[in-house]
Formats: sequence, C-alpha cells, structure tokens
Amino acid sequence: MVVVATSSPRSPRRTDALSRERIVEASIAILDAAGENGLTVRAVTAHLSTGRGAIYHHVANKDDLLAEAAAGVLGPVLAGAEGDDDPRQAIRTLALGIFDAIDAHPWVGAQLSREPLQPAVLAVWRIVGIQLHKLGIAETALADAGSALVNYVLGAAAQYAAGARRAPDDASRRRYLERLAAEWVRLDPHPLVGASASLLREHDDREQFVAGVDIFLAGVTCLHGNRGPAAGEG
Amino acid sequence: MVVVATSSPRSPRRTDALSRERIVEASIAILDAAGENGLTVRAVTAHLSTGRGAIYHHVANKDDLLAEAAAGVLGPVLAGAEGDDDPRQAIRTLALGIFDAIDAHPWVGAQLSREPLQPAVLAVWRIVGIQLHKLGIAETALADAGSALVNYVLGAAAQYAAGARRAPDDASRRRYLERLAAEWVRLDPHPLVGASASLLREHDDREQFVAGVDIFLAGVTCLHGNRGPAAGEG
DNA sequence: ACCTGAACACCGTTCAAGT
DNA sequence: ACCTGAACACCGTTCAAGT
Repeated sequence: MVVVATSSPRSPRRTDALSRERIVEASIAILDAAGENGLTVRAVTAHLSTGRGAIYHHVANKDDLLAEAAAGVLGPVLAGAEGDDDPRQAIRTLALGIFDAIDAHPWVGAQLSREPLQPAVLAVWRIVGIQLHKLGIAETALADAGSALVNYVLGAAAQYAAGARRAPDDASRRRYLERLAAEWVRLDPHPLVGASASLLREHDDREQFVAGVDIFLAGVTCLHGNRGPAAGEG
Repeated sequence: MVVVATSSPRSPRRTDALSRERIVEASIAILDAAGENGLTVRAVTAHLSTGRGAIYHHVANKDDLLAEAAAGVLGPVLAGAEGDDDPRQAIRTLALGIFDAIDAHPWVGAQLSREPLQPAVLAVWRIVGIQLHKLGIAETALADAGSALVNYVLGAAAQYAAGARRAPDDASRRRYLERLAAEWVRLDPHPLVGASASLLREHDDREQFVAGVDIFLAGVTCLHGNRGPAAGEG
C-alpha cells in the first residue's frame, strides 16, 4: 500500500480524518484494555474524539468492528506462517502463532469461534490444508484431518483464552488454578482426580497446547501411515 | 427430587411459584426459539407472566441464567455417558452426545467456551480423564491427551454450531456451503482449494466431527503405544 | 462526503412499595 | 419471603442538521 504525502513543509492537517484503519486500531486498544464488554460505540468514538454516529460511515455495525479488530490482530500472524519447509513444523508454528495472539488479546478467541466465514479463519483452513497435503494426506482424509486440526487449534486457543481472561497476571493465575484444583478434588473423590489436580497446578498452557497439536499429527500419520507400519482399525 | 403436593381436592394454586427450575426451563425455550440475542430478562419474565425483577430472587444475573440453561441441556447427556465398557467407544459416545446437544441447541456451544469452570465442562474433563486412564495413559501424557480431546470436542462442536446457527434448515445449509465453496475458489486459485471446495459440498458435519475424535484416539495410542509398535518421534 | 449529537428503542439491574 | 413495576444507568443505531 503506497502512501502519497502532500508536500507542504509544515503539515497543517492534524492526524485527523476518520478511517476504517483508525477505527479498528482504536477498537483493538479498547478491547485490550477493557475486554469485550468494554467495546462500546461510545468508547470508540470518545477515544477518537468524534460524534457517536461517525463510525457508521466506515463500518457497518459493531459485529463488523469486532471481526475487523480480530483480523487486524491475526493478519500478521497468518501472513508469516506460510514459509516453512517441514510441514509439521509449519503447523506447529501456525498453531503457536495463533495461541500467542489470543493469549495477548483474549477477546480474539471468542470472535474466531463466532463466525466461520471470516477471512482470518479461512486463511487458517488454507494453510493447514496445504501443509497436510504436503504430508501426503488427500481427499476425505484431508478434509477430516484439516477440520480436526483447525477446530482443535481455534477451540483450544479460545478455551485457554477464557481462562487467561479470568486470571490476567501470574499471581491470580496461581490462585485460580489452586481454587480449581481444590474444588475439583472436593467435588470428586475419584483418585484420578487427585493426581490430575496436582498436575494442573504445574502445567504450562502453551506446552499443553502444542502437545495437543502433536497428538493430532501423530494420529494423522498413524491412520494414513506414510511412515512406519500403520496401526489396525477396530 | 420429591414433590410434596398439598392435598386440597381442587388445587386453588395455579402452576405458580417461581423457581430456579421454571426460570431455567423458560430460558431454554426462549434461547431455542430466538437465539442468544433473544434471551432478555424482559422476555423471560414475560414468558413467566411476572415482574421484571422477580427472577433475581432465584438467579444471580443473566450470566448465571445462561450457564444454568446450558447445564440443563447437557446434564442428561453427561449423566448417560459414563457406562460403556470400551473406553474408545465411551469417548465417541460422549463426544457425539455433546455434538447432538449443541446441534439441537446451538447457543450451548458458545456458552461452553465462555466459562471453563462451569460444572458441565468439569464433568466432561472427568469422563474423558477416566476413559483415557482406562486406555493406560497416565501422568503428564494423560493431562495432555485429556486437554487435547476436551478442547477438540468443545471447540469443534461450538464451531459446527456457529455454522448451524447461520443455516438452520437443509436448504439454507446447502446454499450456505455452496456460497462458501464458491467464494473459496474465487479467493484462492490454489488447486487444492478446488478439490476441498467440492468435498465441502458433500461432507457430513457429524461424521467429520467423529473422524476428528478418532484421529485423536489414534494419536494418543500411537504416541504411548500400548497396542502395536510405537511410531518414532521426530 | 463526512461529521455531529440529540433522539429512539432498546437493554440489565435495583429497590421502594406492595402481598 | 416473594413479587411488582417504575426508575436508573446504560446500550446500538438512526438521522436531521450542520460543515
């Protein structure tokens, strides 16, 4: 995108002139600071020092605003995720990029699960499809594996983000997990629950997330074994 | 739960007396008929022919109402999902039960991704954990496999529900997929996209969903191979 | 063409007043 | 104790009036 500057020596124009970009930028700032409930048309227009109705000249409605904000966050992540030689590594990189973006902007998680047609989600489908194709998966198996992987990545990232929203810093996260573990064992005397609860306190969301990606990759490889002997099917 | 009836011959009381159950019941009916945006305190109280403030004697707030409604839908599904001999089959049954519940009540999908601590979600964790334990998975591997599976099931079901919300009946679903496939190939000339787009038109959400569960189970089995030779790790 | 801000038709929640 | 419904403090969106 080329920006042509007017060549006046001291620019008389302020950084004015509402635009879709400026509106989306302000929305992202508000969402990060105040969460999804904090995003109101009044907050956006106040942030931009303009009238309440002004944004409707550049954006259809609030849903559009939210979708555009999510695309603004994920755009760079998705743009940088195509060029890796090893398909497995490319998928891990993409998944972790999405995880980190949602971790930094938790409201993105809910937004991605809301609208399957939005461009950012379609881009994820595309990248996953290409990498799985490189692994030798095709036809229905490709569709099944692709949807499984995309749904896991988007679903899990949203799930972790929901937790992160409730516990923004490390200390509150520790308290949160402590409370969850305690309530867990209180509700359920099953010995397995006790063991899981103590693991819960120490686990790392990001590592667990990518472990899930690896389980998927192993499953895909196993079922359509292009590497090692295939496992039997029940 | 035992209901004790007053023994008057012609009951003078109507089916009155607001209760948490009646309020949740009305909320589910409204959510099914009008979607998540249709659930307003005014709609609920009108449906129950009472004052706007009445429900606050039985329910904390609107979030509480929504969580309780989701629990009301999933309760029976989760209660019936514990007793199967084959762990893999038990997991498939649970996953499909959740899928069908969300398919019938799409608003449940978004609700499950919103609050990780809600009882219904904890019940899913519990059941999945027990079944994976039966498969011989333990410790960190159990935590990783459990979180992967739970996140896939909840995430995927929510994703499919988001699609179903936009295309309630068969005809509109066909049009929806047709539009998506067309736009897909228009945006992206990659040959892989063309093949995927035609598969998209014929695929069955439910079958694809359970295929994802199977990929997961295969991955878990492969990585901690208690059946057949384990695949190597890169 | 773009912006303003009052006005409209809604919300969730509270609370004095009733029974 | 439970219910009522007016009142409060908000919303998203529209639109005549301005520049």
